Amino acid sequence: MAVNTELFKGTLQTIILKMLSENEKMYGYEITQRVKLITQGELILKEGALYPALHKMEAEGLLETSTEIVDNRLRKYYSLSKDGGKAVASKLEEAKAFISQLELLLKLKPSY
Amino acid sequence: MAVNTELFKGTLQTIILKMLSENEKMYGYEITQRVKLITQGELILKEGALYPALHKMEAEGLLETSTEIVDNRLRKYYSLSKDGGKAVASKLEEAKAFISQLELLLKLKPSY
DNA sequence: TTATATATATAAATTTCTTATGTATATAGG
DNA sequence: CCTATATACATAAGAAATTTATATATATAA
Repeated sequence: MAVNTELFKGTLQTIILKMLSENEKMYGYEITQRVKLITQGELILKEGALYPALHKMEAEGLLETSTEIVDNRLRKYYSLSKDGGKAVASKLEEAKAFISQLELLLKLKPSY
Repeated sequence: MAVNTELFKGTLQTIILKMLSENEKMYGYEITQRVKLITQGELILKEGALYPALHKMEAEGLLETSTEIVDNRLRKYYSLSKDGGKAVASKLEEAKAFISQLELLLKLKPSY
């Protein structure tokens, strides 16, 4: 993941969980396109990063899958499992705390 | 680095550069203590992460070193090289962009 | 027919970090 | 005196996440 930065390491699971909390189900390619769209092309989520992450999260019980054939091509849809749904909030809290601490360390926020 | 998160991967170099841009020179142990202080103990910068990072940055020409003996113990001070000084601003811009994009993806900021 | 988009997958290599260990001095407390 | 903790640096082994490269296959636009 990333164009020009190595900063996004560790954030991928959280991004996937958040997206799936807002969408009933999504397939891998769709997620890559959504990331591209939202970040206006700044961030390219590579397949080599995404698919192993999805597989791992499924193995961990955070995601569930269902396959469909659309236009004669396979689509593997992912959705949140019960555990995955429970994990969303805490992962987002962690991300918020992470951003706050990073802003503190880099003094990106004015401290009045 | 980190208590409870793997999120800080990739941010260490930027944190070091920023700290050294605000301090003429710092030594490794001092940096770990500063991080602990600023984040109120939330973040523990491990020696196993810090020292290799410092060595790498020195090898890359971003940092320069000088050693002193204080209280009969060795201190290896690091300071920004010319290249290191030039890298600070761009690394901070990258970090800002990273935070913005992450906030967009996780919808952490309200979008009016 | 050729390039691009759609769609998934995995192996090899790289990077970064954690965990563990090693060395050595100083100091506070019992 | 002895022991734990703090100060101070360093590195090796292993784990985890990502990049790069490759593979397969269909659809579509030029």
